[in-house]
Amino acid sequence: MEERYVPGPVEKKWQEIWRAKDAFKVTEDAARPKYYLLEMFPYPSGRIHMGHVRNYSIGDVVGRFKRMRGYNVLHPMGWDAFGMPAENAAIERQIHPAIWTHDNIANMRTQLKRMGFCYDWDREVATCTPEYYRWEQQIFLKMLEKGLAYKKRSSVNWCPSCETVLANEQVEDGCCWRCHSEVEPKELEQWFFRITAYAQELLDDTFKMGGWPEPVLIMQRNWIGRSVGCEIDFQIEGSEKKIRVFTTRQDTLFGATFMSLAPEHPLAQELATPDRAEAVAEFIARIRREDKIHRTSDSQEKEGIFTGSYCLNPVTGRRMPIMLANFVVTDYGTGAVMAVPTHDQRDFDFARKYDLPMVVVITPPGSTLDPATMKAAYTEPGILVNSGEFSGLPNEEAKERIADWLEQKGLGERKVNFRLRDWGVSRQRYWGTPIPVIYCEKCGMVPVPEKDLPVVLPRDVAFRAGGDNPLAACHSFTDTVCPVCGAPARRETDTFDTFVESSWYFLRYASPHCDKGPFDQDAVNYWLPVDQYIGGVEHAVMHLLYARFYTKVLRDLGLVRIDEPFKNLLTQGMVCMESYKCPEHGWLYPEEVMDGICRKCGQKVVIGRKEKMSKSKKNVVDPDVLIERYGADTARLFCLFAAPPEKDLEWSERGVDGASRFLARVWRLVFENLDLLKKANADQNAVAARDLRRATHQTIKKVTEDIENRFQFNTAIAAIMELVNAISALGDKEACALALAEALEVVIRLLAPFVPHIAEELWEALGHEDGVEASGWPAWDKAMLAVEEVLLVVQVNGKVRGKVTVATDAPDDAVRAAALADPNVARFIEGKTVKKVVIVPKRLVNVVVG
RNA sequence: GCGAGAGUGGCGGAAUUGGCAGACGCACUGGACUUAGGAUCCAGCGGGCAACCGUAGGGGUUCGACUCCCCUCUCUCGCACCA
Repeated sequence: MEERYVPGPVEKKWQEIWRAKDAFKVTEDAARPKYYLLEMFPYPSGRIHMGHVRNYSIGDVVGRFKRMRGYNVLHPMGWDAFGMPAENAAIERQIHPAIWTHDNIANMRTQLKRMGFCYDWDREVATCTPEYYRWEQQIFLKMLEKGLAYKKRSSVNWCPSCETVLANEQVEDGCCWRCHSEVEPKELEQWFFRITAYAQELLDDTFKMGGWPEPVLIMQRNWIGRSVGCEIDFQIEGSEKKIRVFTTRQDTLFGATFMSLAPEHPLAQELATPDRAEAVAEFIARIRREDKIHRTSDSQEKEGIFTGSYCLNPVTGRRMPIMLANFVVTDYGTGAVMAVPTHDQRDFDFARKYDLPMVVVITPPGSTLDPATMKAAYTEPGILVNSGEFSGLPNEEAKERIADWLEQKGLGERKVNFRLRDWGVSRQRYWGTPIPVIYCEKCGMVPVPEKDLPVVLPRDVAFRAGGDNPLAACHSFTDTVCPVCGAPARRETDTFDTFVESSWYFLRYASPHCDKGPFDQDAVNYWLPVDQYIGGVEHAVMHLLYARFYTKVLRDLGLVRIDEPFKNLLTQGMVCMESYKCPEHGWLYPEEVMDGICRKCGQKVVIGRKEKMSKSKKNVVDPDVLIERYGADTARLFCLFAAPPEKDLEWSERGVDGASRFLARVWRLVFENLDLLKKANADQNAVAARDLRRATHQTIKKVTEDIENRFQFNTAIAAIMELVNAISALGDKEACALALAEALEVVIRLLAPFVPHIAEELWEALGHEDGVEASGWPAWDKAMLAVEEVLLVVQVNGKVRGKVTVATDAPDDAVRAAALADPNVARFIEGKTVKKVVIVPKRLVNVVVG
């Protein structure tokens, strides 16, 4: 084994030892500081991909590092096991989703174990098991009781291909986030979670979450979208009815010259005068049909129709034509907008198109505006004009004054609106958590009593392509009795959005086998919050917002004591790779391309930009192949070294070779010097030994700080490589064998979190019995860092002209004299006056001459 | 359109507080060893003969700028008629 580094047997050996020792099993221990480390759990698609390898390698460094530093580290793994692909597999391949899922889990578990990650596998959780989802059902019942879960009929995002509802967060460019079919509107009775009740707190807390990346917090804030303004009533002419609008620009009220309603507004049809009724009905029908897909695309032309009716501006008395407009959305604010074309670009475009009146009510300071010549709405701050008693006020001040005035007169009131909508959680799918309610003809909707949980997903259902939810056709499931009156009743057949499972799994890991509730209080109180969460930035809004919401709900239910689930968040970048496309053969695997030419037809291939690995573009690397060829340690090292964690990682076969070569080099370095190391007892060459020891301790410091403070694994590894280079470069190794032994042991210990298998093997080869992890994290000796002399850069007018070595504690005068005495420096200052000499201690001297 | 981030050798990336730009690795070049090399070792490696010039481009602050400020360009991501 010694001659050559062969990773396979080494890795197998240590994985077996870890398994036999239960090396990563943890329990609560009040005596030690706890550290809860979590990586986002995978969907069991069948095979792990490079994104997983990267995500979990990053996590594993942190986990092993913290363990070596003495923390009690909870590092669990599990499966986000409900979801569509399982059901599709059932339809396409006649495999039951449960079997498909469990097979995939078994396969992926083996793959993860082959990577040597330090998980406590005893805590493994799969969300598709009744042991897991029964508690999800229980939490739901509590939410229902509190009014945090409710049912309402609403227009939902319907994916015709997946035949299910999508949350707003799951619609991308008007298309399904999974299958990319165009999403359609559909009216359905749906379950919702009242996340809006927590909008303010979810927003406020983003300002306290210092351990999260700012871009993620900003995305969440934008998604929550708080805006402050007023609701104002507009009297409809010739009617008792009023139209209520929401505006953030009440300062422009005097400039409101028409009204825009969403086509779905309840009064839309009613307001149409008889002569226009038909045209209005047609317009409403047409816009409704288009709905979200087209209406929200940026190219969409503003379009509207006059209803024939008018309302009155409450402050000016002006008759305002009431229009229906395609750009007004129904589910934000009141679905009605007061239009101020001079100070809102949408209203401006609309008014120009339909020749509607414009009045300027805000002017730029020291200037005027003319509606006839304006090219665009003026939306900057300015001074109010044509605004009665408010004319002359700066508009920000006018916002407050007009709001006060409206409230006094009873014409309107201040109002805060959020862009965030309630979370639609109903899915018309089989492979998900059944929603535990029952419908009775007499009693209506009845929650399943807690004692009857779990509502188990039935096994025997029929899957067919294009069919409805198979659950709905499964009578053994749907047919039940009412828990209240005992009459025949029907079960809810909707299941939960899979994001519900991932909204609380991090709590379940604290006590994964707890059968008294979703989790054991003491365990949760000990482990939570998660100290470090690691995952892809694609979850910046959906999962991370839902999990925050759930935590707050559970807190208010008295089940947890924390306000926020994840103290620190690291969002790692994608793994990407070039893609190749042949004009004739489409996407090609890299091996099908030679020198930019398609091997099949000899045509030139188009080399795609580096993008996320995907099967469809054939730019994928199978982790199994990587492990087989190079070993898990090399795979880990490559992922950690090639880029900092939050950046995209570009796949490079050469880079993997480099990582592999480095490990082989360390291996050789240890075995070549084994005899020397074992008998080392004194250093003859004090200077060389001292230099090596300094480098060793500097490296410990650098690597520790890079991991602990910055998560900069790439530079930490680079520092270890430098130390290895320094060791290799040693002339007479025998003359400083003690220092060499120290340096090599440090290299191995510093490498342990990154490449644990080879580190253990080398540590053992050096004669240690307890394992490298048990040796703890090395500490650096401050005294070893001290230097007697420093090399100073000497600049003349900011340009490097020389270098001088001075004593570390040399006074400024001596430094200055030494700098000026340098022959090359002297040449550049000859014949000039030295105006100033800037001395930066231990770094440089800058001589300013004129 | 709005919001955020980024732009450094042939490539991935360093430069932590404004202080030697290019650490570390890859690729490449030359050499050694060798039956052989996709192994290993040694040397070189931003541009330029040089003075010098170089961190997307232009200005500024400073003794000194990849780093701070202003403008412009390009790219990536998020939101996208939210009134």
